[in-house]
Amino acid sequence: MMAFPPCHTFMFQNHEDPELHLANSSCPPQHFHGGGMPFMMKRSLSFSGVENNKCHHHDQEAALHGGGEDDLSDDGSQMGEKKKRLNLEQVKTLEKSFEMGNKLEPERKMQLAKALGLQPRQIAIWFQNRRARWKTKQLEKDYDILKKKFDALKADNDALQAHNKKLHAELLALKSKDSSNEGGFDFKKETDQGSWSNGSENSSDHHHLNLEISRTPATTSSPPSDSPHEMNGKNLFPPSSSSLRSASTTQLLQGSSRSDLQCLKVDQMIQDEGLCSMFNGIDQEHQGFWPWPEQHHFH
DNA sequence: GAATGCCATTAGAT
DNA sequence: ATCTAATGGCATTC
Repeated sequence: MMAFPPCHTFMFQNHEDPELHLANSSCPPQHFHGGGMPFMMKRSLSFSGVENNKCHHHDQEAALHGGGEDDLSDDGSQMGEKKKRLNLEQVKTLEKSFEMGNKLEPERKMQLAKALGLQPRQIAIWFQNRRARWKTKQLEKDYDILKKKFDALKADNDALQAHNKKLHAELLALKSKDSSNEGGFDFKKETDQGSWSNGSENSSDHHHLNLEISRTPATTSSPPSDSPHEMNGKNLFPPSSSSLRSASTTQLLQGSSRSDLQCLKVDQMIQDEGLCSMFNGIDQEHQGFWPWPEQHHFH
């Protein structure tokens, strides 16, 4: 459990916080939530206090802990008009707490509320919004990574198709040549040269792309330049591109350089599912959305 | 049914 | 324009 800053009272929250005055220099401290109900949203509530009690399902506790406060400022105007941002210290503490666990237990909520001079409701809201922010950021990251992987895979696929086409043309040429010479067809020759079938032994010819490569597990994390995984110096199957199916998304996104993922069978993956379904599978694997386990702790 | 979470959205602050 | 505190609706859990 972390050490919380010295407690303020609800009634006098932040009055002694220099940063608050800095951040809210245009607003007198007594207007900073007034230590009572959070400001009222214009659109949703009146200030009668009647609606206040049920403005949201979370608000019972706000009514409990701060509900006794006046909703009107000194001059009787609606003091809830101004929305106050949390000061630096409050945010820091909340961030720290969030790192310890993104879900807010009632006890922690109360502690934070007391320590920071905020309503428990505000703490809950902050955590909720923080979780949403985290998720958005994470999704952006995931998207970027997946897009890169997809682009790489697509480039590989294009290269393979081009080469396949080329080999096909070669084969046809040989076929026609053979048939015109002998009237027959040498199947052995076809097998040896048209390596898109199952012939994986003729690896001595590095100019030919061995399409069996993905059925042959790579044993090193960084294939040498004469590896069958490469064509014209280009790595056909970068480590990250082959890990999409078997690895969880977290693994996929975090451990793209793991050598043990390199031996996954991309060709089978593509044949079996196609890229679309490959990415569709992510949702199921993304069930545990948060990177931290059950308690949702970062560390 | 109360508590809480997520989501979409609003609206004030910067 | 962006960030973020806050609302309201709906879903889930106990």
